[in-house]
Amino acid sequence: MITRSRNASLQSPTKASNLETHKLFKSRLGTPFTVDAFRYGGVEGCSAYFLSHFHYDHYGGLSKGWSHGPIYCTPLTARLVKMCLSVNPSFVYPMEFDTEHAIEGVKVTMLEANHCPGAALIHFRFQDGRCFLHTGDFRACKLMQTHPLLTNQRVSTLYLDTTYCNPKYKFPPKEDVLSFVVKVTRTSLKRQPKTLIVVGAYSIGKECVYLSISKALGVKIYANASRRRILQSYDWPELSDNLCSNGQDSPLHVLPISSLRHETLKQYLETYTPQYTAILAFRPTGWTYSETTGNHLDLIKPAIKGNSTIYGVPYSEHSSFLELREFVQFLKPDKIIPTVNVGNAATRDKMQSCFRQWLKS
DNA sequence: GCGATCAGCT
DNA sequence: CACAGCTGATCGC
Repeated sequence: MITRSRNASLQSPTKASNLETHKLFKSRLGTPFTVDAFRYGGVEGCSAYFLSHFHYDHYGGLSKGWSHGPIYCTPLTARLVKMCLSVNPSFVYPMEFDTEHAIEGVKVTMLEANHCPGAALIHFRFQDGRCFLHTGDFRACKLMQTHPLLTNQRVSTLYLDTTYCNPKYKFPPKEDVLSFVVKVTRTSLKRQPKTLIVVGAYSIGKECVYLSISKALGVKIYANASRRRILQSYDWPELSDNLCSNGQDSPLHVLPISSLRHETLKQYLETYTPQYTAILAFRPTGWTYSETTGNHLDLIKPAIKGNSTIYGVPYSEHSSFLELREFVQFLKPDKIIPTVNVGNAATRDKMQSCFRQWLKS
């Protein structure tokens, strides 16, 4: 099995041969599968391409002219692939969650990854009985430990999202961060009722941050047309029923995370004068970690410049170090292949010794 | 002229 | 750092 690496150097043509360092798995039928490996054009001999979720660093290389082979993904990811990338629908094969599909003699199942909408863990059971689990990107949680496919049979190889595989990465449960965001919003509005609330987001992911504020305040969510088109494709009524298409109609706006800078926000605020006179923005990311704030949300200090306030909040859609450890100790795989932070040999070694420590019996 | 990709950046 | 992109330049049709 080939798995994509997030190492930027892999994108460089001069280092494309790094592809060879990845494991190429052949089933009994001699058919290699790949996961999130679209940026190499077609992979020689590959007959099934899997896509774990719809983020650029995973689907990169997929575009209108794709004809290298069938793409298997969840129904939501399939809609986005067709809608946003104009991939020929005849190449796209949606697979419902928790439903086993036989693909060239291999039984494949998509499991909820607790990452962005449509994201899947991909479980492969080969004809010789061996199981592989590819996590794509995921945030490990207790519910995963109850899934029949993960409790009843051993996993021989785990392809693991190791984004935060370092003890320094700590962050609270998502729910705690959502409560904090709602609390800060309420306090700000009490002090300054004419505050425009902004949540930063990439294309997909972090929806619960603005949905929580929307519910708590009873206000709609404003997003521009291109984002609304994507959000409306989710089949998530709670979300789509609360969108609005005019910025004046709600004090809650979703903006690209790249626009969460004081200068940009103040400009944005000016387009809503005199309706709003201050702006409060949340930047949700797992990188908002620190020894002190890791478990103490109330210690988070916003960046304030005049009437613009920006809170970095540790809302993560990847596993923390401790969540990763718990998942691996639960699964007890024979072998672990990290898929993130693999560009550096020292980091790779560190992760492997970490895994050995975790699985020491 | 346009979509796709790349280097550089955050 | 790099979450998951974005911007502007360049390439290929």
